[in-house]
Amino acid sequence: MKKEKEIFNQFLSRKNLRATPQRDLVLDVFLTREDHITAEQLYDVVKKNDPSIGQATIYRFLKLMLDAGLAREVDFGDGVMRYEGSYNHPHHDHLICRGCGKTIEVVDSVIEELQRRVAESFGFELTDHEMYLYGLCEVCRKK
Amino acid sequence: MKKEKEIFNQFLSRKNLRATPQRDLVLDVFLTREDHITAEQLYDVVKKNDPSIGQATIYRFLKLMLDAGLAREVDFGDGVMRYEGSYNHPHHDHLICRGCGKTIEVVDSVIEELQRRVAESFGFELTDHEMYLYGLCEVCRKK
DNA sequence: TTGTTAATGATAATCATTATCATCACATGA
DNA sequence: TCATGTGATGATAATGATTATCATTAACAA
Repeated sequence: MKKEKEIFNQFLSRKNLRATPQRDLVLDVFLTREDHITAEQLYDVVKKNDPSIGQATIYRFLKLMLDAGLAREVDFGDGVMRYEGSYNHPHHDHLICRGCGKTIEVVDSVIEELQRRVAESFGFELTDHEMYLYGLCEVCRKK
Repeated sequence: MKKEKEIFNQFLSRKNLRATPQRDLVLDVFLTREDHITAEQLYDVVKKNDPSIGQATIYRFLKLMLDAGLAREVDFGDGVMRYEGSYNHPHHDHLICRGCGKTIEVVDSVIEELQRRVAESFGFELTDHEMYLYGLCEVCRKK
């Protein structure tokens, strides 16, 4: 069994929540995805395996994943929240092409350190941050 | 007359749009604000001066301001868009307290340069970015 | 097996924002 | 001055993602 499933089940029992076939299925589908996914996209794929599932179950599942620390929200500012697995997938930021929407995960430890320092210089203790770099990828630039 | 009003009126005539008392009033109110403001907050203040104004006019006005380059959108991820004046108010990022919601404008030229480099290293030409630093301010940390 | 209570699916509600549309009022030309 | 074309307005409906509600179903511990 995948480690994430183990953690998720531990999380459920710790919170006195129940393991259900729906949660199992949605988690399976979620784990097949490499990158971020919207609730709707997840719903569409899950429906192929079980057309009787409701989308409320998807949204509830995603909340649980956040709570369990197994997923993160990604907000590209287009009005739809995306979710990405966070197990064995450390923090990173996103580089997004304004042309084709392609996204690349990036991380720069110097930037991270500077962010902490900037926060500290204002008396803040940094808890987290969001950084989205928008630009044009090589392909889109040539058009 | 404030420079922003001059620019806004030039923008209107260039686009064959009309100067109206409503736009005048909303712009006046908008310019009194130092920091960012939501459409609803702007609407509430404007209503005190002219209760007959509709909120659609507020939203339309904000779109025009973006178009004219006189305002920027700020998205703190709480489902409400905020707007800040951009005339004589260069780019900056935001440091937000998770405790009390206080925001501080920050800018770090080294981070900006590194962002450009990160993008370039993936073949991207950086057009813009969003960076939100979340933490706890000095006051909230003591609680 | 049963009883408790969480989970589900359908659907209504929410909330910010956008679209629609009838009416109004600028600005230009006669 | 007045007519006219068209942009602007305000009221309201629509949208779209997400959340709440609720009757019914199903885990799971005893």
